[in-house]
Amino acid sequence: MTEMHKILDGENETKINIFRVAAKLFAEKGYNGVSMREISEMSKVSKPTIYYYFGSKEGVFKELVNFGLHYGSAQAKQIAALDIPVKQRLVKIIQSRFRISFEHPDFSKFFLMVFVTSENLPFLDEFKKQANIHRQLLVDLIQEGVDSGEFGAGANPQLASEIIGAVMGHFIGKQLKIKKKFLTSDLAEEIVELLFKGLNE
Amino acid sequence: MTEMHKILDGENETKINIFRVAAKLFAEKGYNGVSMREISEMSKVSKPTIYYYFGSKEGVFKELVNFGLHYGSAQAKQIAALDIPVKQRLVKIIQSRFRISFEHPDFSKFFLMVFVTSENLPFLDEFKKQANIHRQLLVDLIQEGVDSGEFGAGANPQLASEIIGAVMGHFIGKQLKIKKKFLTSDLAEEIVELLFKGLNE
DNA sequence: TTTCCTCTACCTACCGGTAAGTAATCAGCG
DNA sequence: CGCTGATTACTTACCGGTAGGTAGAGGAAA
Repeated sequence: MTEMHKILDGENETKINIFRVAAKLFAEKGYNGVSMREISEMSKVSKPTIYYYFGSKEGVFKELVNFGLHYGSAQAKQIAALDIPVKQRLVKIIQSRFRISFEHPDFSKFFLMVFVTSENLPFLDEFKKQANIHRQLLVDLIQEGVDSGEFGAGANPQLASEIIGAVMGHFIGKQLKIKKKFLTSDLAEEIVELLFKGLNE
Repeated sequence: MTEMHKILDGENETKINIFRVAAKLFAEKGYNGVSMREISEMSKVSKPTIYYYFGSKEGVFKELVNFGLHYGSAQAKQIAALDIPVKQRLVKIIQSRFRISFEHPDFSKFFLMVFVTSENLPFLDEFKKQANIHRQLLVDLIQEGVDSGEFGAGANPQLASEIIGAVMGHFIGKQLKIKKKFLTSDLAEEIVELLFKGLNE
């Protein structure tokens, strides 16, 4: 049983299957690009079965979002609390994200899509709030590095965290588009290294 | 007459209006989230008028993409050819992008959406090819900086250009979501400065 | 017998796209 | 100059098809 199944445990097998299929389809074609008929055909159940479990198309989508919110934030929080240099924690957080995107490409792709198009969907306010809380985690982490003297005093935590977030998102997005694996632990280190040292060195 | 109108010159006023409305709607809701009825109502023409000018929904979208490709690449190429330090050219390219996104938010939003969306539309292969050519411009620029000794020899041009591209996209996307202007020329400098010096300083 | 799950059959609203027609402009000819 | 036939720039009315969603029946398990 995968880690993901643990979270989804207690749920009906049919429901989990619909869940996975929907994640994949939404990730590929966006919310409006996917029809309930499509989901039902690919999960080999009838349309009303999906309505029985999720209530509506929006319901399927929201449940997927909540799952991702729950699944993704736990690990980052854990790493942020470790007693190692901030820089190493940053590397670990990025590595963790890279790993998740490799182990669950469909869900990751879905979630990245939600991130990127969140303004388009009118029912994602709760998601936006959660995403901001999660972003703040990075800001606090870098602030900690500045306060402790690990980073230069001139570093702007707000700006730096946005840059790290953007870069992380970019590489995960790139990985999810191609087949060949390039998102290694080493790359995570290289990225952090480059952001620390800058292009000058 | 704006710069944009110059490019669209020779085109009928009605067509330009449909063009603008479509850009805004597509940017807000994605390709599949917008209907031809919606475009026609907002541009105050009948639906067949849109078909008269663009042939199909896909036609509207593609023409928008081609316009953006043409409009966006010209300035970057010009800047890349200037006889000033690479770092300054990078700043200028980012500033130029910031300015475009400020002057034409609807078109920029549309274009960013096309770049970033995972609503992966089956008719955008040509666009992807063009986008890659454009990406290469940044790689070459940084390579030039490494060759001339302006950047450290250890800098990885491929990685660095991806990071710069990702960060640029992130900030433009952020600006387009909020009303208050924060995408200044100074911020462009600050970003490049941070990427050069790194968090260490 | 009730509860849970899943189905077939169907709804209304809207989709992208088109057929057919028309008002206005314009070029060329007598 | 006035007439004519073509062209441009649109319109109304409609098409077949598909969207999200539902009513209600059937079957299995308890």
